[in-house]
Amino acid sequence: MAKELEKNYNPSEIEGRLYDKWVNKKYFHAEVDRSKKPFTIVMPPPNITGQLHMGHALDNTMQDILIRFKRMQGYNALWQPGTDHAAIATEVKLIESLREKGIEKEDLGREGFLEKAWDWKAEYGGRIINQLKRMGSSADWDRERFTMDEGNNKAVTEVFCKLYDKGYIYKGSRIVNWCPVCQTSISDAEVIHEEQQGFFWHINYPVAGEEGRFVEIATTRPETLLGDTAVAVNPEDDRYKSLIGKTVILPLVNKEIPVVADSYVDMEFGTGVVKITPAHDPNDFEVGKRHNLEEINIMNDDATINALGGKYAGMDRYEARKAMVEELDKLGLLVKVEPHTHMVGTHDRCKTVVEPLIKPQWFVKMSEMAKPAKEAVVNGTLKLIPERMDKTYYNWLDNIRDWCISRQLWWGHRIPAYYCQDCGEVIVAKEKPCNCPKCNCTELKQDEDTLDTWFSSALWPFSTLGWPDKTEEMDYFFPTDVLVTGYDIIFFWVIRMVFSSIEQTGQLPFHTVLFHGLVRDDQGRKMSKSLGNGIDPLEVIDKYGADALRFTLVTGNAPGNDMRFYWERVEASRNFANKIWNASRFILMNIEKADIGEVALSDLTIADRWILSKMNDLVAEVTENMEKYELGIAVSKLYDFLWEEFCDWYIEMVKPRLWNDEDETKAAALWTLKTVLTNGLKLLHPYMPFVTEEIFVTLNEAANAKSDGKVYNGGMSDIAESIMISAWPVYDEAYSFKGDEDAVDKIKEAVRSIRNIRSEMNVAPSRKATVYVVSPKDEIRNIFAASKTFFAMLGYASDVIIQEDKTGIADDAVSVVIHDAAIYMPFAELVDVAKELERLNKEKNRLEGEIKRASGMLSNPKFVDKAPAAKVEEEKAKLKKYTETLEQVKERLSQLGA
RNA sequence: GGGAUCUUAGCUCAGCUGGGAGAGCAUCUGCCUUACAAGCAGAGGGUCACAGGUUCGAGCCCUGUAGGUCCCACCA
Repeated sequence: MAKELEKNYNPSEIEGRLYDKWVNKKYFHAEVDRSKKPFTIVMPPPNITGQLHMGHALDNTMQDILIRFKRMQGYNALWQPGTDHAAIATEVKLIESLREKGIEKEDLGREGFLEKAWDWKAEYGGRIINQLKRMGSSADWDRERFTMDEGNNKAVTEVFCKLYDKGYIYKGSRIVNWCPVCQTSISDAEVIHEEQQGFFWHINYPVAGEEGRFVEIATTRPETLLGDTAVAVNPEDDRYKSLIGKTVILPLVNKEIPVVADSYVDMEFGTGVVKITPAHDPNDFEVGKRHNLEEINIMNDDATINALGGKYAGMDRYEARKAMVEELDKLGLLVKVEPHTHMVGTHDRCKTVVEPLIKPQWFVKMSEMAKPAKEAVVNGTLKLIPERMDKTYYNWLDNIRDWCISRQLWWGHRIPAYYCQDCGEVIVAKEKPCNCPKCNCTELKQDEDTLDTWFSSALWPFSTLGWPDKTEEMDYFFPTDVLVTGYDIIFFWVIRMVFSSIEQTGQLPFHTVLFHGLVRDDQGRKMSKSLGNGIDPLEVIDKYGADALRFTLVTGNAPGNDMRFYWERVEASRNFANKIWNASRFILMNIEKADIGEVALSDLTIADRWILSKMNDLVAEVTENMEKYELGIAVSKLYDFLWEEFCDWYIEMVKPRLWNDEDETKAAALWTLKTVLTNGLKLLHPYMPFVTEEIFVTLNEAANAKSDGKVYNGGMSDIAESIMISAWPVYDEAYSFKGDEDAVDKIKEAVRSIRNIRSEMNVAPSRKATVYVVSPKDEIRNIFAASKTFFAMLGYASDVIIQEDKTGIADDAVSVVIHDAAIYMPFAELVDVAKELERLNKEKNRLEGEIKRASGMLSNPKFVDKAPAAKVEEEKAKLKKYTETLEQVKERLSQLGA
């Protein structure tokens, strides 16, 4: 005896139980199995400090859909999960939390701090994983990895050493983006350019030896004046040609600096004279190199002015700015101050304005590795979805600069470089050497810096599979298949994985990247902590269930587009789950009460063949859409089919057969219900894993005892202990019944017309009447006569009479004309001839319009010549149908005396 | 400055390679019909931003215009 389903679907009771079952049964686990084809997705590792947000929810839902789909298709599906140490994010958070306890990072020392970091990881690292599990994610948790676990450390060191040996990693003193708050260098990708309101300060620099002569410069950062080592003009600029080669007096510092000529200077902008501060501006740095200018760093790491700043030493950069501007004003050198909006680089983590500084840092040379990475997309071996991402990808690679990978942080992979304390030799090696190969000294110190967190993430698709060791997993599951991620990390992560994988393994890390957009709030704003507008996915799950959340996130949205989150949409998704639940309840209740036994194709009715045929097409379409990663399109087709065709039409049609034990087609109806439901559940399972599993198991328990267990496609058994390991349905030509589809369409058309008219005429549902179907054509009458379907749809019909002509039907009966048939309902006292005429005339006008359109097209020789033959035929058929229907309408009009 | 993208029903969005405008929500009208009121049946509502062009045919392709969003970029 199968258990009964509750009246409403209650996800909270079910989800945990089913998830535990799946985990215990090891359904998520994949082992190398050369008899099966692998399908692999590597999960973008969430930060250990992170909490599940809508972005994760969307990302993981899409991956889970794909992995469940492929698993059911018979692939050996591996979804490789793990977490990211998130160097800077974790370190900053940890520092904050320590500070609350009055502890500074330095108090603990490197070892002590790292200990705390690992404690932190132990405490929070599991949290996000547990949250992902609540989404229903079927990742192989047995294979969970961490970017700083032993294997990943090995991969990182391996790659660093190889790139160093090849000359692709080098250390250099260059101008880098420095975050004064986080106290570390950051990469270009981590700098966000924000428009800010600032000022343009115009300052006069006196020309040396020419009393009363000045050059006017304009700057947005007057405090950097302390580090000026030249002023520059454009060599073509007639205004300033006479200055070139002279010197000017740097105000406040009273130092002579040269006037140099450099084409970098834009004559049109500002005053046409630029102060050059090589140590604090990337452009000036380049100019400085060209003219051999001194680089004077005037700032400390926290962006206060250093000892070189004289009386400004110790001031914060903005304090100094203010003080210096005041001083210049006093000296009469401040010409004017203009408001000026400009772009300012800020750190993406803390929003602090980045200070360009010259620092010795480690870089990855990008010019060579960028080439094959670009080529992969150009030649189509790497496919980006949506395609428009290609341009973004090219643009980044075409303009790529060397990647600054060293960070002045403790939490991360320490750079495997060692410095000889004696001779200064740099040794890069996997293991700390015992002595210096140059001077044999044993005093070797490891570089203090750690690596950019993305350096290890870049290796994730292969490091998680055991690389650099030659593992079975690497050989079998790699390259992975598809990467699912947000477009916001294409530069940080996607591109770096691509070039790293090509360089290290000689293969692409995946063949497809499926991008999704951002989940925004209901006003289209980014969800953020500071706005407090974030919606917690766990709250949504608690209220409506994981299936509803998943469904909401992938419905009605095109790849790569942002979407807005509405509670109403979740509710609609929950309603859909409930709809499926209740349809299943209905079917189960009926299966409980009867035997299905053996059902042959010949036992099926028109309605059965119709829904099976529709189902069959749906299988093909949904599968194709999913293969093309069109998840939203696939699921909306499923939704429409299950709700409208299956629930609203088929189930309603079939009810009288189920309620009548004498009906010889009852078993066929039950078999069809079970079959369509089972296949529908399977198609829906990747999207709504929980509700489909619960029903599937219950249904199988019931149906097992009641039927032969055959399902339509290829006789494959649908009796399985879990839907997630059952077989994905396949299209089967034997279940294509186009003729029956047409027949049912005819019935639906008639039913809709009758309902429409009754509603229009305000006929109370309780009011029964005889319905006459009149058609001169045998096959049409047969369609209506042969199936009780038609009856079923008309609970309010006291009788249905099908006949060849109008005999015995009152002239003034309410009527509706459909192609090839007319339907009459005698409602003597309700009939309003004027209204009836109005309706018929409206219909006549509509048909005449259609005929005009179709005949217009067909009489155009260019259309007939150039349009595809099928299209022309289609129009001809329509024209015929409309013309015939119009005749019927006209006839009816004349009956009414019009 | 370069690039991408959007503009479709009151709202939020679909609309795949060009072949008679769709969904959800909202609104209006009836229904507690023995799976579901988290439901059923019906209805209203759109010059597909604007202007040209290509085509037998354009929401879809091309050009331009207007407005919005986003990304990239070293104009001090």
